Amino acid sequence: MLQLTKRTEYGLIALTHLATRAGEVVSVRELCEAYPLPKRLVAEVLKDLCREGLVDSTRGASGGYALARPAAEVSVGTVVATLEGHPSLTSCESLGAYVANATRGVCELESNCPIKSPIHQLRASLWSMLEATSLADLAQHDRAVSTAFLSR
Amino acid sequence: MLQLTKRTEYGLIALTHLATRAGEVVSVRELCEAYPLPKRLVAEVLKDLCREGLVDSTRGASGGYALARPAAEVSVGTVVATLEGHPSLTSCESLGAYVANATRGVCELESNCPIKSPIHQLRASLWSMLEATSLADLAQHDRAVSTAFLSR
DNA sequence: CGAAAGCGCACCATATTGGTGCTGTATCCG
DNA sequence: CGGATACAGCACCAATATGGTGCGCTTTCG
Repeated sequence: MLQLTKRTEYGLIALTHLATRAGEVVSVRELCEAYPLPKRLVAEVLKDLCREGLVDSTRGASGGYALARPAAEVSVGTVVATLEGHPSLTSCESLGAYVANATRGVCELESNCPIKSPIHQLRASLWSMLEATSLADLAQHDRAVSTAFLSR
Repeated sequence: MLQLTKRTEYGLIALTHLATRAGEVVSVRELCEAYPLPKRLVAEVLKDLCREGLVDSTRGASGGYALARPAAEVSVGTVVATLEGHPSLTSCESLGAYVANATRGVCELESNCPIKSPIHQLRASLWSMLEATSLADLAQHDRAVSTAFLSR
């Protein structure tokens, strides 16, 4: 499906919340009191984000997480890529682009795939939209976001 | 995952092929000889597209499918929506936008969901990209597609 | 008539997703 | 010191989505 996973959704919500408290250490408990999210899963996601260096963790009582970088420097695309890999719309995209010339795993349709090129364009556009939106944008959610892409 | 399903992928390939043979009736067999696709599944997808009025079917020997409308008038968005529903990135999006005020099924985060608005923007942008790309665009796959969206 | 091709409906194996259990370790505070 | 709080790691599970198949029926061409 053309949809973000819950993990990604929770991750974005958590990171956005962290963005509103830059510098502070926020516990998973606080996050789950602010929004009705499954605590354990959110913790799991934060752990992943920590491993990937997007957040810093502090252990022990009064511990928690904090953004590792300024909110404006973390794009939604980075978060998505971290939590569910690069968006690649079609399978030949992912195989073609990332496995490249490996004997196994190359898109069987290869050069005669009739939709490869335009779909690639769409994917690139989607990706650049995600890249162009930062956590800071999400944080001030009344602001118009990526309006450039809406102007047609 | 932020990815189209195989069904959608096959559907786009099939429709694009049909676009190159406007007016003619093309059998599933021909499609699967042109590209290495699982025949039965492609047939299943074409059936769905037929029910939704995107293609016309002709039964009997020398039967097959043909585009019901000019390729330029069928957007990728329409195909995606037909085969896997509207792209809605987040679950609160889909619940919020389509179930609206129903007692059950409303996004629990509702108004305090911190990422709703910007994600909605992204979704709208994605959607308009899909809408702006037609089967005719896919058919002539060397053409630049939706470059407007790449200009940032 | 018989082969080709679509129609309908059900069914299945696997992968992904969303979520939980449990144990361990670090840190704060009284 | 000792408990309470909170992250770390690992494994596991149920539900759902996905990709794909079986099979018999109907329609049409030659």
